[in-house]
Amino acid sequence: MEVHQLRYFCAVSETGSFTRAAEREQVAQPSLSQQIMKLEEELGVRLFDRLGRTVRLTGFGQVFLPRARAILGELKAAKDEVAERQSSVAGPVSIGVIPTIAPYFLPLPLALFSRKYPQASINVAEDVTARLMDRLRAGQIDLAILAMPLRGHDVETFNLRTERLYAILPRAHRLAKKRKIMLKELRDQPFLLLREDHCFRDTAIEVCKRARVVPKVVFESGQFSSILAMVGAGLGISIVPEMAVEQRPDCAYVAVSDDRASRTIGVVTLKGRYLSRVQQAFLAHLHTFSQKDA
Amino acid sequence: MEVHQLRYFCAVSETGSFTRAAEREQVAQPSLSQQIMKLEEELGVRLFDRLGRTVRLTGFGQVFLPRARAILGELKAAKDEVAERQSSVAGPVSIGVIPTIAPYFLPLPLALFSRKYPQASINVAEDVTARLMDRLRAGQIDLAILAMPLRGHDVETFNLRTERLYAILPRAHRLAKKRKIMLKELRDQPFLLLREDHCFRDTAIEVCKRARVVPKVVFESGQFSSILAMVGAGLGISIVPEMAVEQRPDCAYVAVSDDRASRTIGVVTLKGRYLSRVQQAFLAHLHTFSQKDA
DNA sequence: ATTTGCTATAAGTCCAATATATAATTGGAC
DNA sequence: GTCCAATTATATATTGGACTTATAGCAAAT
Repeated sequence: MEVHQLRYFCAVSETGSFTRAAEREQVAQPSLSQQIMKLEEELGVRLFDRLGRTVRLTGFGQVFLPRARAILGELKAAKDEVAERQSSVAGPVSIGVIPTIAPYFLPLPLALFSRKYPQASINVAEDVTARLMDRLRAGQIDLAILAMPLRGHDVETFNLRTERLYAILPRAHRLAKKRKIMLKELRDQPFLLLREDHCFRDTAIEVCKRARVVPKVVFESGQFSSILAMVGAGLGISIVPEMAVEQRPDCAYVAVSDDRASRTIGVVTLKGRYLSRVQQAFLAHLHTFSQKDA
Repeated sequence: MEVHQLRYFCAVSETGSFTRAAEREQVAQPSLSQQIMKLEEELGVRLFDRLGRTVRLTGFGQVFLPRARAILGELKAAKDEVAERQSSVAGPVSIGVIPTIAPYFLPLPLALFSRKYPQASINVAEDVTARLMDRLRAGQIDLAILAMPLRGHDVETFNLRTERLYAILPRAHRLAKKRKIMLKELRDQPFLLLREDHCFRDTAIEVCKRARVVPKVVFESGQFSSILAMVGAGLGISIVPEMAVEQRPDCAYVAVSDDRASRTIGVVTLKGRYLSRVQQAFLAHLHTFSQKDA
């Protein structure tokens, strides 16, 4: 049973004539006759009574007609729904962001995008890099905003920006008044760092290592705000990226002046993954937030 | 958009692989790939993400899949419904019968048929010949039981039976005691006949004409029972077919012995009209009620 | 690096839908 | 009844599209 056979069948039913149906369907009349006969053969019944001048539906034809119409209608509806989703920037976008970026970077882009495309609905999953990558590969999220660089050949990335790092010290710390600081100056300080699965912990340890510093970790947490509070309480010091800097009465921030003491964040998508128009639009939107030095 | 493309699409969705889908659909894998691509081209979106080893539905694919499944299901349902109607002797049969046959002939065949095929539903339209023929040609009824012969090249007929005619006389009539009667003996009697659109009126007048009798009509009605009552009341005489003979205290029936003084009834169908299995079964059932002399 | 498993591409085959021409049938006009 | 116009069916040829086989390309596994 073929789609054009259903079309022809409906056309004959509606015009009451093979000839007129053929005209309407832009096909030669014999071809249409044959297709109808083929359909009748497959169904095993006659669909029309050929009564000389006029053609009329048989009982089977009457039963079959509404179903044929419904099927053609649903074919069109299926096509239309896809076209609708394609043409309008609407529908869901699922993104993943690591906790050390989410609260600092995301609010503005998210608000602007929602204002620009009210039909779009953005879903944010905050999690650590490893799990976000799993979800990306599983198709649960469409893109992720992570710290660069990223290993993996099955993904495509672009950078958003590179930030300086800042040392956080208790306001009363002897180094708290400096405008710049070298990591080696922090060699013997007690460190407060993020937990192991947070990639910024790795970043921090990496830059320390380059400065020949092995941090002595006295506290671990899943979020910067806890660490800041502890630093403020004098428990030790820490390192944060620029976007996490927030003025607190009990903490002082000093820019780390080591070469390459920075964090780069970027956007990851799965290579070969098809993105809908909203998803593409959101990706393009993120592009506008990338800075030259990134 | 073609049916096999939908089948292939569903197969890939369900197997998660072009290769396995091709095996399931009994087709070479490149062919299946091409058909999917063609479908994607027509829809203007990608339906699958080809991620090396695995294939996964895109958002559009997820939207399209249930619709594709529904369409395939409805195709099958449409086909099944027709097959169901074809294989079972069930469904509607519309027949037409003239009033001078309906109450006498029809009850038995109808009852037997309904007992044999409980699924069948028979609809009877009682009307005069001309209007029944219109309805037959309009496809509103499937067959008609009428008086033969019938002019018309667009119909097919077969005879059911031929009946003798009977004269009805008031019980007190001077001819009421005879066992046979010739029409010419009724020459001067007042006649009660059916109304003009009833074909048995024509039959009665025709046989009278052959006997050189021109009936003097004093009463006309649409049904025999009225005529019988009037005859019983002594208003005049009439002629009825054998099947309309019913014993009444006030009437006498005398067989008309003229040659060719008879009525033949038969079944009419529209030439070229397709009959469903029930309709054919009812036609065959009527055949079993035809008598040799018909 | 090599192999394995999968999809895409290329080239050629074959069937089925189509077109043209014509026959057969019917309905209406004369 | 015969002829003409209208309509569907049949015959034959053409063509387009789905199919096959073979192979390339590519990612993942070993």
